[in-house]
Amino acid sequence: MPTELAKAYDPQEAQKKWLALWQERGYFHSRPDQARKPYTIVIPPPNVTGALHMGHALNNTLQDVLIRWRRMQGFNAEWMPGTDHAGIATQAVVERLIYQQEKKTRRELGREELVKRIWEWKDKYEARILGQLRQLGCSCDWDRTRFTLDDICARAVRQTFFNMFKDGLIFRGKRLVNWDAQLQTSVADDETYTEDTKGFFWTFKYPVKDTNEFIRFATTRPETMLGDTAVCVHPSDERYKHLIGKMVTIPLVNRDIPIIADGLLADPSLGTGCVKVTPAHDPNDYACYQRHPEIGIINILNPDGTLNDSAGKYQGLDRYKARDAVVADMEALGLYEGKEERVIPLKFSDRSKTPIEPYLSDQWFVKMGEAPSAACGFAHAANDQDHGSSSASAKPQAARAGFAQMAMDAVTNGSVTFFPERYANSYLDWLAEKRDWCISRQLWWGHRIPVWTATLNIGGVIDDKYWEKERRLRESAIQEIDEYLSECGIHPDEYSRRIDDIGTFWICTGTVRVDQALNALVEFLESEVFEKVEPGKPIKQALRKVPGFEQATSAAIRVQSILFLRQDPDVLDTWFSSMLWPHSTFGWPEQTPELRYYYPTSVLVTSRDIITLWVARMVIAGLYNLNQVPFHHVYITVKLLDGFGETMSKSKGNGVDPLDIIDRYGADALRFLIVQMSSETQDARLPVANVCPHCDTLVPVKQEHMYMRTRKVTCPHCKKPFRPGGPWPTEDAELKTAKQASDRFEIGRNFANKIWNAARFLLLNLEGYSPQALHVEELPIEDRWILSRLAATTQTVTESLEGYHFSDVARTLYEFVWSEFCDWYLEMAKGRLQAGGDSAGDERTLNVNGRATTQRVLVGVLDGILRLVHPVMPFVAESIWQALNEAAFERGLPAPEPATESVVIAPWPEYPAAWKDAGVEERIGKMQELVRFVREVRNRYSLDPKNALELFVRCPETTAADFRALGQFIALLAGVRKLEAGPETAKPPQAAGHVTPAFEAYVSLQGLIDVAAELKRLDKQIAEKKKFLQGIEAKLANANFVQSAPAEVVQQQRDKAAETKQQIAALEANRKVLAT
RNA sequence: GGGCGCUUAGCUCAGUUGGUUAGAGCGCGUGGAUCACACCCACGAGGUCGGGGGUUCGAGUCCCUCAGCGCCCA
Repeated sequence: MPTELAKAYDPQEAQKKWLALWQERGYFHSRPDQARKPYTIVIPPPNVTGALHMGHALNNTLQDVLIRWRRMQGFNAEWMPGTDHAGIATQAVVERLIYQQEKKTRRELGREELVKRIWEWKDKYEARILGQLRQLGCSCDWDRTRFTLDDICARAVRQTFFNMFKDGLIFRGKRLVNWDAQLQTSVADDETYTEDTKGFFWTFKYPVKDTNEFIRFATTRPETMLGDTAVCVHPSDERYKHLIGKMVTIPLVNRDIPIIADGLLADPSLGTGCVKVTPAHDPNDYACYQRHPEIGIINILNPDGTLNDSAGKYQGLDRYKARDAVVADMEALGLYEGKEERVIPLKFSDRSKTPIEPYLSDQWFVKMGEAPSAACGFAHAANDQDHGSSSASAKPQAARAGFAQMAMDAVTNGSVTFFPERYANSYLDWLAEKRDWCISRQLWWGHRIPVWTATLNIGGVIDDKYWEKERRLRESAIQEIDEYLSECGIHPDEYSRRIDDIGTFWICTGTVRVDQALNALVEFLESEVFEKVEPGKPIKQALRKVPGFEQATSAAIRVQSILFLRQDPDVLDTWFSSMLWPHSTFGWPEQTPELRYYYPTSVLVTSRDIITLWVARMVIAGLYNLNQVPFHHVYITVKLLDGFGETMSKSKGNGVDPLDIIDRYGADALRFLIVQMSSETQDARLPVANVCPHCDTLVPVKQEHMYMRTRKVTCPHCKKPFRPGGPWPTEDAELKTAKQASDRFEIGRNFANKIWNAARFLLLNLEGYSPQALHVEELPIEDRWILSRLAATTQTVTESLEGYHFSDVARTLYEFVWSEFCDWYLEMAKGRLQAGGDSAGDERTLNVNGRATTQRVLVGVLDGILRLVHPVMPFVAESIWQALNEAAFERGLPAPEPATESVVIAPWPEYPAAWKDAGVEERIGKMQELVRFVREVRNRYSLDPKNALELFVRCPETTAADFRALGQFIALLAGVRKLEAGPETAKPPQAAGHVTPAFEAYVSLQGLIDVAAELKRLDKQIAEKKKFLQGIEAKLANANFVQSAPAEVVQQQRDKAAETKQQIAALEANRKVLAT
């Protein structure tokens, strides 16, 4: 029994139903299976700070399209889902929330409690985000869901860090970092933004010692004067040449600093040509210091932005208060020369929105440029014997090249390919700088750095014996740590030690067990020993007072007696765990079956702004840990912008929430539009509208609405006021706030409904359907035409997917389903469905023009459409697939087969290339042109649709035969009651005509025609044709053209000219008949 | 400052290696409750392809230049 579908597609119902079914059947779960080829994608893990936005929807839709398509192609498709802990972003959000609700800072709350609260937050938002991905239809392998901070990922992070530490690729360094004084952490360059800010340019002067001269300089940050270690001029600057080498005194701290020459720092054409040098608080000055290390470096800031004891009497003052004080004091000393207002590009922290301070601090870095020392190599990769022969050659190369180089090589040698390829440039350019990567973050939320620091605790003055003492202490410390850990049952391979030249001692812990042992040690000492330490006395003395100490044999106590041991409080940059994602999720460093089978992954789908931050680092980590790139392809998505070309964002109030769109238009609609917008350009615009909360009208968002600049908008339809969407902090009781949407999504909704209705029509006409193989060559022309189109469409869609041309996929499907299948083929099929002739089962009287054949072709084509559409619009495809399974379980082209129980696991279609038939397409094309002509005439003369017309076509006999064969369709589609076609067909006296290269057609308009209007139209057409002919003739008269252009192009033009002349003649003849 | 994009109909976008008279959807106009669909059907109007220069028999397409917009890196 045919299933009757509802009159319109209901996306909500479909989503609910099929999500549950797919999940229950486990279609998305994958297991390693050596008999099948894997196709693997790891999700770029969304971070747990918030909800899914359009960027996620876009990115994940495309991944789902690929995964669903490859699954249908028979690949063992694995889409690994998960979320990212997003260190600073998440901590900042939760800290802000706790402060709002409880007025407590993180320090008041304590590390443990804060981390606990963030985990609670994470659990909530992870569930929300994963749920939203499901709503979108993402066919992820949910059973494998990972989190960048879970135990599996943590193990990979620890192992990688440990290996890099051992290999000398991680080092401790003093660097200028972007310091966020509010959050008290360093932030990465990409976590800052620069904004033009109003400020001042102050001019001061210093007296030059042993002269009567002053040297003048300007600054935007007067307080940094306290940290100046030099004054710098250009070496060729005549004004100052005689002063180079002399000293000046900073009066406020009474410090003498030299005047130096540095051609890179000082620009003689700017201001006074002289600049102050503050190495610890300015990147350019720091670079200068590296060229002139003798000037020294002085840090004047505390982590909280107040001044430290290097600032003398300004100690403790906030940096901005100190700025005022410094200016005032310099003025009092007569050394202040004035200030001017100026717009300064100022760096802000993206997290706290406060100005960044360049700040000198100790951080951990990963070496990007240098290769690791030859001694260590990449030995730990050697246990990876399952990853092909490439490892043998990759290893020494990587070892020589260093991280940046090996990541560059992966792209230049083709192991990793970017789509679109131009994005390889950003990747290569960035890596070429080989800048070391600062991986420590002064945060509590993240992977704790697995390094313990021990500082020598000599407890005496530094005298001549100091170094000798230190040497001995160092040796014994190393020995005693080893002994203690050995007593705890820990193998020396589980940790790695390093000592720097000023006596700091590091232990990198390769396993959690080592941390536990060291923690136990510290805990014991804190409770049993440190309490008894008297201030100012060496710990060793205090230890003597601990009962039983003298007898204690524990090496632990001896170790701590000379060391102050503590774990580095910092955590790792989130990207350090993200870069391992393609292999940590499969269990590395364990050699799991999953890792062996799914790695390397097939493609990474991501956005261009993290090509450097993430993509490059994943390549590095993959090569380092496994000697294999993490993915073969990188597809960079477009960026969605609003209708004005601006980035969508919450703070602007121009964003669209994908869940609102799913509610309003359905997930299929959202997905279709996303696929359609995914072209090769770098961005795509989506005009956004406010949805009137009273009448549901879409009111376009204007720029003046953004950033909460407009509080009230009046709906042009219902005239009621509402508040446009925006980052409003509170609800407004009187003014409802609009949700946002975009009418663009109607395209997808309408398309889903169109497919639905085509299927509905078909199902209403399947009475008596019987599956049977079709012989294409026996089918009538309209069937061969739709099969030709189906074969071509399938090929185009497949090739477009292979090349990541998503937009072409959408366009090709839309065009085929709507214009070809629905507008033409279904209309033609209607007549045949009414006909009898070949009722089911009677093969001998089979009439290919009859109902049964038509049903088979229709069902077969629809079956193909559903498969092709499924990766893009899975819900509507599944809805119809299920209905079709009830009505026509055995179907398909050319021979029917039992259908799969779900379209999700249906094979991807592939049709014989021979079905593509240019001749058939051309012949149907002529019929379409003929039909369109009649329709146009009917419209032009406002003829009643019920008034059937008489049509005369003069054309070669072969064309005439086609038209006669298609006569019933022409009659139906054009509203024609009489059709005459042939080489000798006469023009009716009063007629509207249409002249094409293939035929001349006339619709008799006896008594209906407006002769004057028709003449005018003919004149216009003749003029157009003549102009066109002139163009061609000019071309052909050009000797250059005839000689240089390819012969076929010249011939083409000659044919064209002849045709056009003929057409003009026909039109003129027609005009003559009309005029008389 | 360096790099990468973009500029085609009112809007959002297609437009292959240069080769018929530059296309689609939305919007607009006209007509249409026809037994799949008004989330529809039919037809139409609408473009000197950002400006200028060049290469070529021929340029929306290639080159140069200018302008505007956007992104990335300094």
